[in-house]
Amino acid sequence: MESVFEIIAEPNRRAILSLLVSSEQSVGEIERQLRMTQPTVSKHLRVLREAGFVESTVDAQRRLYRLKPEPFRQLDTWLDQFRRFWSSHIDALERYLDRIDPSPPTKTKTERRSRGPKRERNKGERNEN
Amino acid sequence: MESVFEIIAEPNRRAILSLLVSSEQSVGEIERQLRMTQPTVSKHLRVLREAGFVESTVDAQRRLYRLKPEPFRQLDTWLDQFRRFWSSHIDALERYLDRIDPSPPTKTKTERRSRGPKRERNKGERNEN
DNA sequence: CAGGTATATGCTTTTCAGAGTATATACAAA
DNA sequence: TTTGTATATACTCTGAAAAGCATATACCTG
Repeated sequence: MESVFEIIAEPNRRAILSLLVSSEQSVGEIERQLRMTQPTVSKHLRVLREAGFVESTVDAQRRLYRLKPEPFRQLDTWLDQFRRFWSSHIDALERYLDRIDPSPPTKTKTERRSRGPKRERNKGERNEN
Repeated sequence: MESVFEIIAEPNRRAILSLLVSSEQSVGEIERQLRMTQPTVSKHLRVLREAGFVESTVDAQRRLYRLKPEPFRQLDTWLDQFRRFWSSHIDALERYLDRIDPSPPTKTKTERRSRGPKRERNKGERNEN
């Protein structure tokens, strides 16, 4: 297990990451909020740390864990190649702008469609399983 | 295995997805390009199809597979909560613009920052069939 | 029809990640 | 020191996923 993808495949690890978005947390705090056993938390934190998702500092007996950015960038970079499939570039730009400044949408609502790959009219068209 | 995260945790599946970015492909074409055995390809395609990453149409004896956008959107949405950790929003916008049109950077350098994810706008969306 | 091609699926084996339990280590407080 | 707290780690067990191999299914061509 080494790829960032495998790291975030585990639900508990994703929960931990989401929890750390708000602020750094100790193992015990994570343990209580997510209701996992202490060894389980520590193990997942180890995996996350070795993968570069988190780092920790010592505070007496506790360890405070916080997020690190690199792996998230990697994920985003991987996603780049697919972006044109879930919305046109313009759409993505709009979504992006909404994210940074949610103001009344510009009426750039021009019907946009069939932007994807133009495959030839399917013949059998049976999707089936 | 049901979450989109588990689906893309498998390297061969990611390879298939990347391959389908260029255009739809038949099982045999994927098999040859990625040098995997045919059953392996079919099995991974099944997983990808059931998870909504791809869809297929019939062309005589072959099946043509192509990407579907939804799961990628989900991944992107999940990443949203972490975006503020790997770059400022402005940086992200610049990177985005470079991606769609790598021309001399506009000096849109207005400082904008710490403006948490808002989003959750496009719901009906649904471009592409 | 027979034979060839393309793909899906069933079965088996192997590997490995995750959880549980117990224990080790480190620090703190009395 | 002794005791309590916080965290890490070792060991074992279990389940599930991936691959290989064989085979079934579907369609095409002669």
